[in-house]
Amino acid sequence: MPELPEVETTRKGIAPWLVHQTIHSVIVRDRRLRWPVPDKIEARLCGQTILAIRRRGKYLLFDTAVGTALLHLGMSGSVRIVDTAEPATRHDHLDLCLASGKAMRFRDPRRFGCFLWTQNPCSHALLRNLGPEPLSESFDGDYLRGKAQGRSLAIKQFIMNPAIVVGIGNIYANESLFAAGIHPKRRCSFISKSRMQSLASAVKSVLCQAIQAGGTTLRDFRGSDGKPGYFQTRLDVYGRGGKPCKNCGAPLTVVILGQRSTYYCKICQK
DNA sequence: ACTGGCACCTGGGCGC
DNA sequence: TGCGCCCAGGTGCCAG
Repeated sequence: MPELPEVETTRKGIAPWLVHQTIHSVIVRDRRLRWPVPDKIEARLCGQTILAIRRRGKYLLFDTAVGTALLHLGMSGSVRIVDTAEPATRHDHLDLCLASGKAMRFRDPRRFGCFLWTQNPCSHALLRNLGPEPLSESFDGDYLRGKAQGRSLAIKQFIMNPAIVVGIGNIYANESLFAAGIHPKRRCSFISKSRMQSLASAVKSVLCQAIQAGGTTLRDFRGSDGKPGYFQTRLDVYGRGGKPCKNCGAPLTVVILGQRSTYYCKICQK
Protein backbone atom coordinates (compact mmCIF):
# COMPACT_ATOMS: atom_id res chain seq x y z
CA MET A 1 0.00 0.00 0.00
CA PRO A 2 2.13 2.81 1.18
CA GLU A 3 5.07 4.32 -0.60
CA LEU A 4 6.92 7.40 0.57
CA PRO A 5 4.08 9.90 -0.07
CA GLU A 6 1.56 7.77 1.82
CA VAL A 7 3.95 7.33 4.76
CA GLU A 8 4.72 11.05 4.79
CA THR A 9 0.99 11.85 4.64
CA THR A 10 0.51 9.55 7.63
CA ARG A 11 3.38 11.16 9.53
CA LYS A 12 2.06 14.66 9.00
CA GLY A 13 -1.43 13.58 9.98
CA ILE A 14 -0.52 11.93 13.27
CA ALA A 15 2.32 14.18 14.46
CA PRO A 16 0.06 16.97 15.81
CA TRP A 17 -1.83 14.40 17.88
CA LEU A 18 1.20 12.55 19.23
CA VAL A 19 4.25 14.77 19.56
CA HIS A 20 4.82 16.00 23.14
CA GLN A 21 2.11 13.62 24.32
CA THR A 22 2.68 10.99 26.98
CA ILE A 23 1.96 7.34 26.25
CA HIS A 24 -0.51 6.06 28.80
CA SER A 25 -0.67 2.46 27.64
CA VAL A 26 0.09 0.23 24.67
CA ILE A 27 -2.38 -2.41 23.58
CA VAL A 28 -1.04 -5.17 21.35
CA ARG A 29 -3.84 -7.41 20.08
CA ASP A 30 -1.77 -9.46 17.67
CA ARG A 31 2.00 -9.71 17.90
CA ARG A 32 2.27 -11.68 14.66
CA LEU A 33 3.44 -8.99 12.27
CA ARG A 34 6.31 -9.49 9.84
CA TRP A 35 8.49 -9.84 12.92
CA PRO A 36 6.85 -10.47 16.26
CA VAL A 37 6.09 -7.30 18.19
CA PRO A 38 8.68 -7.44 21.03
CA ASP A 39 7.27 -8.50 24.40
CA LYS A 40 8.97 -5.62 26.15
CA ILE A 41 7.72 -2.84 23.90
CA GLU A 42 4.74 -1.97 26.12
CA ALA A 43 7.00 -1.52 29.16
CA ARG A 44 9.50 0.52 27.15
CA LEU A 45 6.86 2.91 25.80
CA CYS A 46 4.51 3.34 28.75
CA GLY A 47 5.03 6.63 30.50
CA GLN A 48 7.31 7.96 27.77
CA THR A 49 6.72 11.20 25.95
CA ILE A 50 6.91 11.16 22.17
CA LEU A 51 9.57 13.71 21.35
CA ALA A 52 9.29 13.57 17.56
CA ILE A 53 7.95 11.45 14.73
CA ARG A 54 10.42 11.11 11.90
CA ARG A 55 10.32 9.26 8.61
CA ARG A 56 13.20 7.32 7.07
CA GLY A 57 12.20 5.86 3.73
CA LYS A 58 8.95 4.06 4.47
CA TYR A 59 9.66 3.69 8.19
CA LEU A 60 8.11 5.91 10.84
CA LEU A 61 10.29 6.57 13.87
CA PHE A 62 8.72 7.47 17.21
CA ASP A 63 11.44 9.02 19.33
CA THR A 64 11.36 8.92 23.11
CA ALA A 65 14.01 9.72 25.70
CA VAL A 66 14.86 6.03 26.13
CA GLY A 67 14.69 4.72 22.56
CA THR A 68 12.76 4.71 19.32
CA ALA A 69 9.81 2.67 18.10
CA LEU A 70 9.93 1.74 14.40
CA LEU A 71 6.71 1.33 12.45
CA HIS A 72 6.50 0.03 8.88
CA LEU A 73 3.13 -0.15 7.15
CA GLY A 74 4.02 -3.03 4.83
CA MET A 75 1.60 -3.46 1.93
CA SER A 76 -1.69 -2.95 3.71
CA GLY A 77 -0.95 -1.05 6.90
CA SER A 78 -2.57 2.20 7.96
CA VAL A 79 -2.74 4.33 11.06
CA ARG A 80 -5.59 6.41 12.45
CA ILE A 81 -6.21 8.64 15.41
CA VAL A 82 -9.20 7.36 17.39
CA ASP A 83 -10.82 7.87 20.75
CA THR A 84 -9.43 5.20 23.06
CA ALA A 85 -12.96 4.01 23.73
CA GLU A 86 -13.70 3.29 20.08
CA PRO A 87 -13.99 -0.49 19.69
CA ALA A 88 -11.21 -2.12 17.71
CA THR A 89 -12.14 -4.11 14.63
CA ARG A 90 -10.49 -7.02 12.86
CA HIS A 91 -6.85 -6.31 11.93
CA ASP A 92 -6.48 -3.46 14.42
CA HIS A 93 -3.29 -4.95 15.82
CA LEU A 94 -2.11 -2.25 18.17
CA ASP A 95 -3.00 1.01 19.89
CA LEU A 96 -0.70 3.63 21.34
CA CYS A 97 -2.98 5.16 23.95
CA LEU A 98 -2.24 8.69 25.07
CA ALA A 99 -2.98 10.43 28.32
CA SER A 100 -5.19 12.76 26.24
CA GLY A 101 -7.75 10.00 25.64
CA LYS A 102 -6.79 9.66 21.98
CA ALA A 103 -5.00 6.66 20.55
CA MET A 104 -2.95 5.90 17.47
CA ARG A 105 -4.45 2.71 16.05
CA PHE A 106 -2.46 0.54 13.63
CA ARG A 107 -4.39 -1.69 11.26
CA ASP A 108 -2.73 -4.13 8.85
CA PRO A 109 -4.78 -6.91 7.25
CA ARG A 110 -1.85 -8.64 5.58
CA ARG A 111 0.50 -8.24 8.56
CA PHE A 112 3.52 -7.39 6.40
CA GLY A 113 4.15 -4.37 8.57
CA CYS A 114 6.24 -4.29 11.74
CA PHE A 115 6.49 -2.49 15.07
CA LEU A 116 9.92 -2.75 16.67
CA TRP A 117 12.03 -1.13 19.35
CA THR A 118 15.58 0.16 19.04
CA GLN A 119 17.96 2.15 21.22
CA ASN A 120 19.79 3.47 18.21
CA PRO A 121 17.88 3.76 14.92
CA CYS A 122 20.98 4.67 12.89
CA SER A 123 22.58 1.31 13.55
CA HIS A 124 19.41 -0.78 13.35
CA ALA A 125 19.67 -3.59 10.79
CA LEU A 126 16.57 -2.41 8.94
CA LEU A 127 17.78 1.18 8.62
CA ARG A 128 21.55 1.20 8.43
CA ASN A 129 21.86 0.08 4.81
CA LEU A 130 19.20 2.39 3.40
CA GLY A 131 20.11 4.70 0.53
CA PRO A 132 19.51 8.45 0.52
CA GLU A 133 16.15 10.13 0.74
CA PRO A 134 14.92 10.93 -2.77
CA LEU A 135 13.94 14.46 -1.75
CA SER A 136 17.40 15.23 -0.38
CA GLU A 137 20.13 17.19 -2.14
CA SER A 138 22.40 14.17 -2.32
CA PHE A 139 19.98 12.33 -4.59
CA ASP A 140 20.79 13.42 -8.13
CA GLY A 141 21.92 12.18 -11.53
CA ASP A 142 25.56 11.88 -10.52
CA TYR A 143 24.65 9.72 -7.56
CA LEU A 144 22.46 7.41 -9.66
CA ARG A 145 25.09 7.14 -12.39
CA GLY A 146 27.74 6.19 -9.87
CA LYS A 147 25.60 3.55 -8.23
CA ALA A 148 24.55 2.09 -11.58
CA GLN A 149 28.13 1.48 -12.71
CA GLY A 150 28.77 -2.16 -13.46
CA ARG A 151 25.24 -3.29 -12.69
CA SER A 152 23.11 -5.15 -15.17
CA LEU A 153 19.62 -4.89 -13.81
CA ALA A 154 16.74 -2.91 -15.26
CA ILE A 155 16.41 0.73 -14.24
CA LYS A 156 13.00 0.15 -12.69
CA GLN A 157 14.30 -2.51 -10.32
CA PHE A 158 17.34 -0.35 -9.65
CA ILE A 159 15.31 2.64 -8.41
CA MET A 160 12.99 0.39 -6.41
CA ASN A 161 15.97 -0.93 -4.43
CA PRO A 162 15.96 0.80 -1.02
CA ALA A 163 19.73 0.43 -0.75
CA ILE A 164 19.98 2.73 -3.79
CA VAL A 165 17.25 5.19 -2.86
CA VAL A 166 14.44 4.82 -0.35
CA GLY A 167 10.71 5.28 -0.71
CA ILE A 168 10.09 4.48 -4.37
CA GLY A 169 7.61 1.63 -4.75
CA ASN A 170 5.84 0.25 -7.76
CA ILE A 171 3.48 3.14 -8.45
CA TYR A 172 6.03 5.92 -8.28
CA ALA A 173 8.72 3.94 -10.10
CA ASN A 174 6.34 3.57 -13.05
CA GLU A 175 5.28 7.21 -12.91
CA SER A 176 8.81 8.59 -12.58
CA LEU A 177 10.15 6.56 -15.51
CA PHE A 178 7.30 7.77 -17.70
CA ALA A 179 7.92 11.36 -16.67
CA ALA A 180 11.62 10.96 -17.50
CA GLY A 181 10.96 9.17 -20.82
CA ILE A 182 13.04 6.14 -19.80
CA HIS A 183 12.07 2.58 -20.67
CA PRO A 184 11.65 0.58 -17.44
CA LYS A 185 13.65 -2.37 -18.79
CA ARG A 186 16.68 -0.35 -19.83
CA ARG A 187 19.88 -1.54 -18.18
CA CYS A 188 20.71 0.99 -15.48
CA SER A 189 24.38 1.16 -16.43
CA PHE A 190 23.50 2.18 -20.02
CA ILE A 191 21.71 5.39 -19.02
CA SER A 192 23.59 8.64 -19.56
CA LYS A 193 24.28 11.10 -16.81
CA SER A 194 21.88 13.66 -18.22
CA ARG A 195 19.06 11.14 -18.47
CA MET A 196 19.81 10.04 -14.90
CA GLN A 197 19.49 13.68 -13.92
CA SER A 198 16.09 13.79 -15.64
CA LEU A 199 15.10 10.70 -13.70
CA ALA A 200 16.18 12.13 -10.35
CA SER A 201 14.22 15.30 -11.11
CA ALA A 202 11.19 13.28 -12.17
CA VAL A 203 11.29 11.24 -8.95
CA LYS A 204 11.39 14.40 -6.84
CA SER A 205 8.61 16.03 -8.80
CA VAL A 206 6.30 13.00 -8.75
CA LEU A 207 6.83 12.39 -5.03
CA CYS A 208 6.28 16.05 -4.13
CA GLN A 209 3.08 16.21 -6.12
CA ALA A 210 1.84 12.99 -4.53
CA ILE A 211 2.59 14.29 -1.04
CA GLN A 212 0.69 17.47 -1.85
CA ALA A 213 -2.25 15.35 -3.00
CA GLY A 214 -2.24 13.34 0.23
CA GLY A 215 -0.91 10.17 -1.42
CA THR A 216 -2.50 7.65 -3.75
CA THR A 217 -5.62 5.71 -2.74
CA LEU A 218 -6.03 2.72 -5.04
CA ARG A 219 -8.19 0.60 -2.82
CA ASP A 220 -7.94 1.34 0.83
CA PHE A 221 -5.24 3.84 1.72
CA ARG A 222 -6.54 6.45 4.13
CA GLY A 223 -4.73 9.31 5.76
CA SER A 224 -4.77 9.34 9.55
CA ASP A 225 -7.95 11.44 9.41
CA GLY A 226 -9.70 8.71 7.42
CA LYS A 227 -9.69 10.67 4.18
CA PRO A 228 -8.30 9.14 0.98
CA GLY A 229 -5.47 10.63 -1.04
CA TYR A 230 -6.29 11.76 -4.52
CA PHE A 231 -3.06 11.40 -6.48
CA GLN A 232 -4.58 8.37 -8.25
CA THR A 233 -6.50 10.81 -10.45
CA ARG A 234 -3.16 12.11 -11.71
CA LEU A 235 -1.45 8.80 -12.46
CA ASP A 236 -0.16 8.80 -16.03
CA VAL A 237 0.68 5.11 -16.47
CA TYR A 238 0.18 3.02 -13.33
CA GLY A 239 -2.88 0.80 -13.71
CA ARG A 240 -3.56 2.12 -17.23
CA GLY A 241 -2.47 -0.81 -19.40
CA GLY A 242 -4.05 -0.62 -22.87
CA LYS A 243 -5.32 2.89 -22.27
CA PRO A 244 -3.97 5.79 -24.34
CA CYS A 245 -0.69 7.43 -23.39
CA LYS A 246 -1.44 10.91 -22.11
CA ASN A 247 1.47 12.19 -24.16
CA CYS A 248 1.16 10.48 -27.57
CA GLY A 249 -2.11 8.54 -27.46
CA ALA A 250 -0.59 5.12 -28.17
CA PRO A 251 -1.91 2.29 -25.97
CA LEU A 252 0.20 1.76 -22.86
CA THR A 253 2.05 -1.54 -22.46
CA VAL A 254 1.96 -3.77 -19.37
CA VAL A 255 4.65 -6.32 -18.62
CA ILE A 256 5.84 -8.12 -15.50
CA LEU A 257 9.31 -7.07 -14.41
CA GLY A 258 10.77 -8.48 -11.22
CA GLN A 259 7.34 -9.93 -10.37
CA ARG A 260 5.77 -6.46 -10.41
CA SER A 261 3.35 -5.05 -12.95
CA THR A 262 5.12 -2.50 -15.09
CA TYR A 263 3.35 0.10 -17.23
CA TYR A 264 4.97 2.20 -19.90
CA CYS A 265 4.59 3.81 -23.29
CA LYS A 266 6.75 2.13 -25.90
CA ILE A 267 6.73 5.31 -28.02
CA CYS A 268 7.60 7.85 -25.33
CA GLN A 269 9.97 5.77 -23.21
CA LYS A 270 13.31 4.70 -24.67
C1' DA B 1 28.87 -8.54 -5.01
C1' DC B 2 24.77 -8.86 -7.87
C1' DT B 3 20.57 -11.00 -9.38
C1' DG B 4 16.33 -13.43 -9.56
C1' DG B 5 12.93 -15.77 -7.17
C1' DC B 6 10.38 -16.94 -3.03
C1' DA B 7 8.31 -16.05 1.12
C1' DC B 8 5.27 -13.85 4.42
C1' DC B 9 -0.55 -12.85 4.69
C1' DT B 10 -5.45 -11.36 3.75
C1' DG B 11 -8.98 -9.66 0.82
C1' DG B 12 -11.09 -7.98 -3.42
C1' DG B 13 -12.43 -8.77 -8.05
C1' DC B 14 -13.17 -11.64 -11.78
C1' DG B 15 -14.70 -15.71 -14.65
C1' DC B 16 -17.15 -19.85 -14.63
C1' DT C 1 -24.45 -17.32 -4.80
C1' DG C 2 -20.20 -19.81 -4.53
C1' DC C 3 -15.68 -21.36 -5.63
C1' DG C 4 -11.18 -21.01 -7.33
C1' DC C 5 -7.90 -18.26 -9.26
C1' DC C 6 -5.17 -14.11 -9.81
C1' DC C 7 -3.71 -9.82 -8.26
C1' DA C 8 -2.18 -6.22 -4.85
C1' DG C 9 0.93 -0.10 -2.76
C1' DG C 10 6.93 -4.13 0.42
C1' DT C 11 11.14 -6.16 1.28
C1' DG C 12 14.24 -9.60 3.76
C1' DC C 13 16.37 -13.70 2.69
C1' DC C 14 18.10 -17.55 0.01
C1' DA C 15 20.60 -19.95 -3.60
C1' DG C 16 23.19 -19.59 -7.69
